[in-house]
Amino acid sequence: MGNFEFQAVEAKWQQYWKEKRSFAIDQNTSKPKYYVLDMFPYPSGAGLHVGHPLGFIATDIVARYKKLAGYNVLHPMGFDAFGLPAEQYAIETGQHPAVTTEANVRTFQAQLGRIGLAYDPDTTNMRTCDPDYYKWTQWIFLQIFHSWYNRAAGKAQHIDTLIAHFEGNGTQGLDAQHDFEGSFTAAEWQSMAPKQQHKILLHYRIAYIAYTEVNWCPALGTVLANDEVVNGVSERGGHPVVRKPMRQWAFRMRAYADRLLAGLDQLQWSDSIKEQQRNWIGRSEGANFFFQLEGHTERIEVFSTRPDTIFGATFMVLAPEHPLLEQIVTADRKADVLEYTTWSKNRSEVERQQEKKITGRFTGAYVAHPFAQGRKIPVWTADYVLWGYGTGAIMAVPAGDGRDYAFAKHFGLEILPIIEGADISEEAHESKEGKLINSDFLDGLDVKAAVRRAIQALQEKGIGEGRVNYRLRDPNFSRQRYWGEPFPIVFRDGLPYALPESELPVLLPVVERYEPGEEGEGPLANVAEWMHLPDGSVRESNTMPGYAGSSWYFLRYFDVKNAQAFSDKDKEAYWMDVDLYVGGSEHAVGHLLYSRFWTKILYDLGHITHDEPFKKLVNIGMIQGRSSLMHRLRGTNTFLSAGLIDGKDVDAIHVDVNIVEQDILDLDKVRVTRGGEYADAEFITEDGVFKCTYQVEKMGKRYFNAVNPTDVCDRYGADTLRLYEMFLGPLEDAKPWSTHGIEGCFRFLRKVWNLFTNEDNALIVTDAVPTADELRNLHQTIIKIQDDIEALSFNTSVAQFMKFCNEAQRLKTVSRAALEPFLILLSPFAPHFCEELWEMLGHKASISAAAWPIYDAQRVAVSSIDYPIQVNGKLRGKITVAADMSKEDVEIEVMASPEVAAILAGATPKKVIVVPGRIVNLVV
RNA sequence: GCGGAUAUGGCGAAAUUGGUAGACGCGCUAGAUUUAGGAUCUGGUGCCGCAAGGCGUGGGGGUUCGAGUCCCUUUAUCCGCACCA
Repeated sequence: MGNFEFQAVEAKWQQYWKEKRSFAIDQNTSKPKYYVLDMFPYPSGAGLHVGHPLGFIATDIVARYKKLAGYNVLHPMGFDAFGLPAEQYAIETGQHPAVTTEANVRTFQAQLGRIGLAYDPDTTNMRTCDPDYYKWTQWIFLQIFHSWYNRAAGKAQHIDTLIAHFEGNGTQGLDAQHDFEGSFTAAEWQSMAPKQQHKILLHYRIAYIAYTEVNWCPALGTVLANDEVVNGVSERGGHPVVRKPMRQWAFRMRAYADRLLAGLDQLQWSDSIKEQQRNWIGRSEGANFFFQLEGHTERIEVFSTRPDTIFGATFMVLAPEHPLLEQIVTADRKADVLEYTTWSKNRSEVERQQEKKITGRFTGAYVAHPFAQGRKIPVWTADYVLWGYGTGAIMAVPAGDGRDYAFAKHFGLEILPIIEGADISEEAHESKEGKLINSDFLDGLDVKAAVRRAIQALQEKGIGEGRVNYRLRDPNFSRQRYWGEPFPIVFRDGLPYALPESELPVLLPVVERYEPGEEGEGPLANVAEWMHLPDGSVRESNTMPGYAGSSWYFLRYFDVKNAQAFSDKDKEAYWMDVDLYVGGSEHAVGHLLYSRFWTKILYDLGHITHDEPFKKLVNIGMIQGRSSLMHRLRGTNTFLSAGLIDGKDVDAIHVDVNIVEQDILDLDKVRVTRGGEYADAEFITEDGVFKCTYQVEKMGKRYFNAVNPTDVCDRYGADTLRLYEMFLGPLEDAKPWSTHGIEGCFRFLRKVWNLFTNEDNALIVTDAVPTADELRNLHQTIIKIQDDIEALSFNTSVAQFMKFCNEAQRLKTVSRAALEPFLILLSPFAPHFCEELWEMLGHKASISAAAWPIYDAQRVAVSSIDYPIQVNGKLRGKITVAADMSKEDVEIEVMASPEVAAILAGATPKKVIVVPGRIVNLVV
């Protein structure tokens, strides 16, 4: 029996690929391109565990396959290197984040290197924290700063076009995304001081400064984006988050809401991710309209998706932050309402989430119903109405909305039925079915028609119009942290100015300490010599958030060394968009939405030619850890094997899975782990061994269940690891890591080896002409593997390889013509192994330069085959047909077997159903 | 509450999209061989049954000659969003 020395072979070929630059991209654009990308990793201190490579291996297989199939393939891998954990670590240890990040990157590279991933070598050193890289992150920020969103044109444009508009027309005829209140003429604009003009422009720039209530996390000393806050606590660390007004950079992403929504339809993404983005954008159609306050000149503007229910409105609710409150509240209620609004504003997100009790106050004010003469509607304030959505005020229709209903019940307010036959004695009727009643001119209409009619009536009366609202908020783009990109911005007289592009990159200064500055400012605020420029201007002390560098990195990979631009436009036109993007679903709304947003801006501004970055997206399921638990008798230092704990009072303790095999704990090793914590413990065994129980949970350091891919490579080799990770199950499913079955993949490789070689590792392959059966085996495999890779169904590919191998063994295949193409098919999955055999077969060039075998359907066809015969759908035996039923127009004679004949009993079948290549069914 | 998904042997999972359910692997099992080991090879392995045969894709109903696949209904689990008017 031959032997495959995987350790030596793998090292050999990894070295070979590196030296020959086998997977460097080819800028020859005459070939069709294929861009396959992984979400680049954040190099954490824990290193990779076996869950990480899942997606990397999948893209590697696709990349190698596409190369064999004749594509010009780009398969890069850089690092998302700015971020919070490195900075937290720096605060704790004083080590500079650049140092730890560099060390972590090297660990990752070593681990990835072992797996034999075919990356373009120039990209593997790309890091978002490298000045050559973040120079362009800053540059892109400047482009965004220098632009405004022209709604009339439906795109972002350079700020100069806005200035031109102001010079010619003032604010007249402008349809822009902005937060400027007021208007001016061209003459007024021209007479303004530059500073005043600059100030106004700030209200139009897509990157703008806002003093907004933000998610402030005192423990982390920073502000977090909405998607970094989970259930009122920080996603990282789980610290409480409160609301605090702060000077922040933000983007007018809301301008892109419709395009971000519409763009989804063109993308081959999973329904779940598309749906998550749709929900996040939260488009809803309805109407904005006004209610006239009694005894005031002001009106209350509300947004409603159900303007048809206007006759069911029995009270109004303003958000506690609503500015009108102060004016309208009656004297006798003033103190009460003020107390309420103060209380509610100070409530943290956590409190709001946790105790959803119904609270609110009556303001004493009333509005007039616009259509029902003489109807007065009381105005309340309550915190179930959010200031940040719609107009911050609603008309409450308890009959049609559950929250309004609960509020009305709680405070004893009127509930007016408006849908015919709806039972509203217990709950609101929220369905959009039914006909309107008690609604004047809407009576008898169904909901859809009534909505249209109501909007029409509001418009005719001049008090409202149809309106689309979005849940999407403008994302915050500031962090009060050190380890991120500095802004290319300085302040003069309190106003922000862009630095010229010639001054990029704005380098991150080296600091000694990482504690926040005063008032929650970032650590950079403490670096006086950096903050203050000779001309008296002051730098921005914030840095950019983690998603800055990752929002455009896919545009850099095909031109990583470009010092003139973030990437060459011709190269971009050729390589973009990403044909296949693979990564975890945790980025469903964060990274994936920001990347789309940046791409659209760069597209609008003419810097790139694609306005969607990722054509096809596949979400890999998380590989979960299989934690091992040992059980300690409570209050003692005695541990019991799993079979002995029944009925005992025990504590389950995580134990490192690396010293447990098949749930059996290695007692010698456990005594020396964790600094000898268990050195003196007593372990009670059963049947001579100590058994652990297990549970499935997230893989990570803290559960002692992380498995290092390098350890697996040491033991089984990279090719086995690759095959096994793919064999584990569908890519997109979450699955626990278990090594049950890895032996099977290992054995499979050895079996393949033995197809080619004898006991002395000598080739036994001959030039014999392959038989029809051997060719059928091969061609069935070609088509299956091809289809599987296109569908990313790698688990079934591995199964097919094994099947081929079993069949070849059975057929005693030794023919080179049958075995060599198989090796090419296998090579994307087990590249080192296949390279080695390929070389042994006498090939001079790498197998990665071979051509994918061509499938020949003729080889799979058969001349005679048994078909099952069914009567009324029940299997009743077999018939042999001496013709290929997979072809059309084949006359077949059905020879009824005795049992079939007995069932038919002389009757002629009413119908004979022949499914080509499948089955014959007689219907009697 | 809303949205997305999933449910198939002892286990991980297949099923050409309506056509012989359980490919492939693990495990188990019988045998062969061996320098007797957790190695290798061969056969068996959905369940019940000695067998013929029957039953089987979370539960219930339906369409069809034929349903894991389509429709209705119900249950369970996972994920995402969550006072969004």
